[in-house]
Amino acid sequence: MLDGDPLDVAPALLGMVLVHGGRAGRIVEVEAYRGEEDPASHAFRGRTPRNATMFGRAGLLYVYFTYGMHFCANVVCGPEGRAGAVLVRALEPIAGLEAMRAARAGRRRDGRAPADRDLCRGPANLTGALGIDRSYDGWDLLARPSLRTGPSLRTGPSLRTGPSLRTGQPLRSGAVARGPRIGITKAVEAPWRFWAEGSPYVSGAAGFRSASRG
DNA sequence: CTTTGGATCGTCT
DNA sequence: GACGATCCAAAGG
Repeated sequence: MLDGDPLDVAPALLGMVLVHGGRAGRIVEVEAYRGEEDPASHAFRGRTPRNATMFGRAGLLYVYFTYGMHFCANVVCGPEGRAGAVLVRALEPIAGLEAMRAARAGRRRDGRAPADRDLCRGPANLTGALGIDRSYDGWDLLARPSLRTGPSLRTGPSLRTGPSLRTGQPLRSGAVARGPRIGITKAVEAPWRFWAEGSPYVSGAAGFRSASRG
């Protein structure tokens, strides 16, 4: 399932559910990063301490820190030894909304939570809402039970709960939209971003931010 | 509504 | 020493 080309895995992740800390969201927007073949990928120049998780087995969580203050979460794709990952860019919140609001509110100047539609809209916003940070880099999203050892690569084993991925209602292929990735400066033309057509929880121009409907 | 600039620091050159 | 797989708020139309 996840053990394939990120370009194939990305649309298949739409509709799956990311769970952590009593909070959960349905994946509605993703981007594929194809490792050493992809100039926009962290792994384009080969393995480094930061991107080591991208070379791990399919189903691991790759979390990186950026812009001095944000974390972004990726699902690693197989095969092991080959870098590849799918960046999760937006979720439709489905559980633990109150905890999400509190987490998001704490990081804003006015201390107020954003609208529910914006809770998990954007790659750094969704990690903030769910409470996912770099201490979960290398975590196994598929292992059961939810209590397990990890993360393995950076901080050493510890016993605690962590993020997991659950199957959800898959999207009809006709309901999947596709276009260029966001926020990159290399390979800007590759249409490797996928999202749930019409979803108000999607970031970027395809979202309904401007067309603000109730 | 759109545009612009500041925040803030790990990572790689 | 430069630059992000970003977000937010203030300023401008």
